[in-house]
Amino acid sequence: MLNAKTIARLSVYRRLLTELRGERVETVYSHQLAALAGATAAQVRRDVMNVGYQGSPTRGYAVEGLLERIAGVLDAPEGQRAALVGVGNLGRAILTYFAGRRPNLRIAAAFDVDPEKVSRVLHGHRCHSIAELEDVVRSLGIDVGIITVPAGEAQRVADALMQAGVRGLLNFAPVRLRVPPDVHAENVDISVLLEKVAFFARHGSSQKETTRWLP
Amino acid sequence: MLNAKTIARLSVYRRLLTELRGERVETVYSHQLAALAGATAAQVRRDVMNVGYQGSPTRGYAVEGLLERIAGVLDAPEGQRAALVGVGNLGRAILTYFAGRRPNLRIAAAFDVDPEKVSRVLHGHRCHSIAELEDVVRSLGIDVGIITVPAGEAQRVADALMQAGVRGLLNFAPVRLRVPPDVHAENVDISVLLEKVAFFARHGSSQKETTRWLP
DNA sequence: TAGATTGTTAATCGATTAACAATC
DNA sequence: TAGATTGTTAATCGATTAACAATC
Repeated sequence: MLNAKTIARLSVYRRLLTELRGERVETVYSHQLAALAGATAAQVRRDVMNVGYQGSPTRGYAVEGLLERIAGVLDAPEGQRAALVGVGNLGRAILTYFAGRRPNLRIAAAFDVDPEKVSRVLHGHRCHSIAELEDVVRSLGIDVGIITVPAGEAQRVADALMQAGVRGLLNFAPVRLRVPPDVHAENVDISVLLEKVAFFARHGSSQKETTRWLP
Repeated sequence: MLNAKTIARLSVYRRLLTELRGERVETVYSHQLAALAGATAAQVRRDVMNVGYQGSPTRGYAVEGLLERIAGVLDAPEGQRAALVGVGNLGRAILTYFAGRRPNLRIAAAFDVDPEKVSRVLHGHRCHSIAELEDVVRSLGIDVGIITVPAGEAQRVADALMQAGVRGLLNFAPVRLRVPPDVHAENVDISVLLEKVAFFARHGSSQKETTRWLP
């Protein structure tokens, strides 16, 4: 079953397999991939099964074939576009990070309220005014939104994005977004994460927490 | 039991309770806090029980009292210090975000390899050279590290931090850190998160994923 | 008192882990 | 063949959910 954890692992496998391909590695065993991804061999086997790929008991999995199969699951055939709202420090960091990285899923538009930023070109994309959000998002067929605005603006931005047809939100503002059941909201709260790390730094980490890559 | 999920929820409760206190709200019911935090009432009740606080069947929980109790669990009495390594776009964003926010857990030092940045003051803190890392981290008693360096450097930076006594790592580099069992590593992989959101934007999100605030 | 909420236990659910026959 | 790995089912584990007596 392709639940959120499985999808996250597939994304990690893809990056690892791409590296292996770069090193001219042609096949990989479940336990090798598991060690690299911080998963278990059984998880890798089940994940591979879930994407409908098959390995060989003697050779394991073909790197190229598995890569293609994972891409077939993760990627939209016609490509997918994201919008980033809030070109502050974090917004710029994310724009830079994704610049020219994955042609199949790219940040196609950036928005900000600051008149200083609007109409300037940032990391290869013009920064639009929030007022243009619905028009631009609709005309580019964007269905993913990245929210890097202050907490007080996040729900309004989310509403505007959903109004324009966005069905997936990656939210870095420390608020709980209210979204309808057909919209996926992924919340990343950096201060919560830091407090968690600080707590376990003091109290000792369970073996489990330290040996896993994915939550 | 105070596992990672519970700690994350406590951190969210604390922010919400602080807001409520600012609005002069004195008591709160489990279902109210649950709705704000995106948890269930039963989770809130169990979490409160786990931090050793008690409510009243008629008045619910006292905001001030519960806040104090949560702080008693999350905060180190003598305060706690973090180091940030890698003052790129993301590093600067995080420095700005935490500047003067929580005196009990603050970023006390920043490090970078770039001679341009070293010795300059960034967001109130001098940026040190990586060469000084062990000395500075030890002398300031830092036990939390935030890693915002490129993937290729992350393990080396993690090793240096652990060597200097750090026991908790918040890692934004897309690599799996190898850490001993007594070190807590929390990994945030922004491209994995974006691919996850993009996938569910196309395939429809399960009710579960959309109604929960914490993973 | 009546009624909603708390504290806490039992039932459910889902994911992880273990196990093993089938396979190359 | 011998042996390690795959595909897949059963057992385990842990967390969430449901339930309800105790409480104010």
